Amino acid sequence: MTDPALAFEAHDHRTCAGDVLTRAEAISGARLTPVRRRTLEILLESHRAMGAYEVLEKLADAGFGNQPPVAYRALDYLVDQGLAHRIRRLNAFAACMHPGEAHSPAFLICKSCAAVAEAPAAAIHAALGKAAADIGFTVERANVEALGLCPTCAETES
Amino acid sequence: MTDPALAFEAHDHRTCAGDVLTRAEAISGARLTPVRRRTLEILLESHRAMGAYEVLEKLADAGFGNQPPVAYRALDYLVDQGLAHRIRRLNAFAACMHPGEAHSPAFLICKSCAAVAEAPAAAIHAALGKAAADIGFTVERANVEALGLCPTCAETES
DNA sequence: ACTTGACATGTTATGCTATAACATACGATA
DNA sequence: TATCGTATGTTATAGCATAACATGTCAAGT
Ligand SMILES: [Zn+2]
Ligand SMILES: [Zn+2]
Ligand SMILES: [Zn+2]
Ligand SMILES: [Zn+2]
Repeated sequence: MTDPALAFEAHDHRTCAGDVLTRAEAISGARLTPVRRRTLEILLESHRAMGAYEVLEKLADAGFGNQPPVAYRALDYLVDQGLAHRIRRLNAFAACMHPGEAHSPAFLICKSCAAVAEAPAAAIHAALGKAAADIGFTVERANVEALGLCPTCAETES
Repeated sequence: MTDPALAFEAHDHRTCAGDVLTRAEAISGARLTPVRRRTLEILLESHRAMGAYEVLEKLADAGFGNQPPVAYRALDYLVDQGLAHRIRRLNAFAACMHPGEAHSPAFLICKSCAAVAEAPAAAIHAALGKAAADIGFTVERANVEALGLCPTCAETES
């Protein structure tokens, strides 16, 4: 399990990204085709979330199609497989930093440096499930996205 | 305080909506201008969330401008004042059902009837704040949106 | 070998969501 | 009455997402 805080710290991102990619290959196998793999690599270039059109541009640079469906299909696939997450607040996508582990994380988005981390959300989902159950509502999927300041930027800004 | 579950039940919605509108007027005072007031009324017509363009259409019907900024400005104002909420998952807006009370609710969205309820989220935010603090992250604003089945629809579907 | 069907990719075209920038009006204040 | 802040209207454009159709590939079934 990768340390969630890593997203906000200086670290050996080559290893970090390579590691995730290796796990992704193990999960998705042959169906991680060239476009999809490249898309994941693009997301893995940083700990930021990236818009579909930004991804598309980089895909085109790599010789793939340059029409929106190319990017959206690859991104949708990655999201379906749990290899990427969609950040609705940003209309953007981020690579999942611990694929394979069942999780529906809470996203922590730094408003200053735009980095996105996945915080463990078991307790949050428990609280949400309980609040919903009190009303008779059954939760199927939930997204939790928080905007704020990461530790690194909090130091800098003070 | 209005019962959150009301959104999913048959109820006297005229009273329900009128009540909210009265409270909204008390909060916003003179600045709740005709367009803004009408916008809130439109949102209050149901417990669903409504897209900006759907609102715009109804505003135009009521004799207001029919260009997007008219709707977006009114909606943004209502959101700023805590009289409406933005549901990012739906790219839509819903009237706040208990304005004035400080809250950042969790939204429960029924995937069957599209009704939206605001569940009390104090415990959820506490859990989120704690998960974030563990990483050194300071939460400023958060949105929690759950998709699932409301009690009424759960009965029907079974 | 031939056919079929599932899947992946590419392309065209369009629809939906949101905002920038400029123009006009009006009441409050000095 | 000059000025400022606020509200509304309008034009134009930017940004996000998908429908629908065409093509290519591979593996299963005959
Ligand atoms: Zn993840
Ligand atoms: Zn930061
Ligand atoms: Zn009601
Ligand atoms: Zn329902």
